[in-house]
Amino acid sequence: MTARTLQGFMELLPQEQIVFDHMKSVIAHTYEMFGFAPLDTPVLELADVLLSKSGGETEKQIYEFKKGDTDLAMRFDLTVPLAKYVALYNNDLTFPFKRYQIGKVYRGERPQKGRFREFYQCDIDIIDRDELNIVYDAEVLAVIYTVFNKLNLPKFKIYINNRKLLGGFLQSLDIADKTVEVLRLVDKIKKIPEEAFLGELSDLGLAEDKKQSLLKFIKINGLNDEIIAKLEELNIDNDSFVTGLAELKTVITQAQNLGLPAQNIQIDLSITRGLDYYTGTVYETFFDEYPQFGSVCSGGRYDNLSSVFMDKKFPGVGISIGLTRLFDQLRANNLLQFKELTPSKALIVPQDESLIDAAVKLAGKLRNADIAVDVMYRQCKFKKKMEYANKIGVPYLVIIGEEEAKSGLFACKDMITGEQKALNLDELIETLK
RNA sequence: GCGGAUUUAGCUCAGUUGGUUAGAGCGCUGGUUUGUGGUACCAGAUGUCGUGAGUUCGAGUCUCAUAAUCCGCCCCA
Repeated sequence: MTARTLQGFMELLPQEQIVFDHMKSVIAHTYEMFGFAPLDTPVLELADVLLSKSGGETEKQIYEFKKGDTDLAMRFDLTVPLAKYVALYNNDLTFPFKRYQIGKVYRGERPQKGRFREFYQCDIDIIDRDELNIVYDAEVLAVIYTVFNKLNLPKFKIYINNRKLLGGFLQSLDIADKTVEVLRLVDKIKKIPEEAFLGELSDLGLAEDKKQSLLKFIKINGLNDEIIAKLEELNIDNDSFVTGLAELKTVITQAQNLGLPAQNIQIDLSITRGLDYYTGTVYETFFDEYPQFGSVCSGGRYDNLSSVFMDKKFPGVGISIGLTRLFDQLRANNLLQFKELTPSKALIVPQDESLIDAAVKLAGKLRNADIAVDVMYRQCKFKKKMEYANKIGVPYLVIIGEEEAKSGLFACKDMITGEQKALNLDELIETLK
């Protein structure tokens, strides 16, 4: 039997896992800073529940199987489980309901660069009954900004748009019936040449003048305020457009009030998102110097979370960070530093068998003082012990030898500077704190 | 679902028009006098050359089949 891991499933070495987990905890902590409460739902659900909402693409990619007579499926994202959860517990939840969920999701698609069959999504959503204030859309922007800022990653930009704008614009052109197809095409504009884009619009049956006005519309650019001014100048008399513009304006204004730097937030009228359940604000996040990573955090506003499960209306806004992809791309581009192999602050090294007792006692005391320590019990040449300490990247070495046993002091060596001091217990705890 | 490529040591790869004991770097193990490392130097181990068949006196190298992996498209994080 040969040991191997399924394709599309990521496994990490300890020093990588430490960095991965660190990123995960920064994300979780940031989410909590904005008042989101944790939620965990099962990886497996009834197939009917998971497939209730979705179209053909999900059905093709979802892992589905039978156990006995029950049709089961593995969750494809965290949004459908959230919808189920809200439908199930809405009488016990307090709205606006803010939850975050960090968990693995499963998609049985062809693995490729940055595409996994099992990957972490880190979601936040704010759900309210009937109506959800638009300022939450700006808060979501602040969450995205704060997370990426704290993760200490390359320069990034959050691109924002409002689907009502393009929807209203298409209505004003009298081609609203083509909205879904046009949105999908607009979403691809950055990937395909302009002629191909126009060609595909022709295939949809759009007249020349309409194609040109659409192209002109999505190419409107400039600073956020300039774009808003240009949109206002268009003077389009359409309810959806007017609402969308007002919402976008509010989000931008509130983002400024929240203190988000202008250079990290950019209105882009060609951002539409492929998923058709978004109805208002949409977000995508890219690294300025690594556009090939794709969007590392996306989301948007939707009118109704749980329509398939219940009659009541629950509008919401949320985003998802694809942590597995993000980590994988950063690692592939050498943008992460892997140093420690251990969470320990110090490695205690008894010089020989007779000093193990002293080492065990010291380990106990240090751990009681809330200091993570490890002990090298394996007896070998001192040089080997040093090598081990080096490899696991532990910051301090505490040596227990005959001299130390006699004096009652501990030799504490800083592995980076090489500096070594004889310390008593209190001084040692102070140093390692 | 459609298309393209790759497969040689633990990892990354080299291997000339088929020719005898298949190589490098990194990593690994040991050593440079046995209480002081990360650098340097020395020595060493490791391969059914993805699998199966064929052509040939002879195949890592050519042909066919098959599998695995990777990369695009679609869709998405």
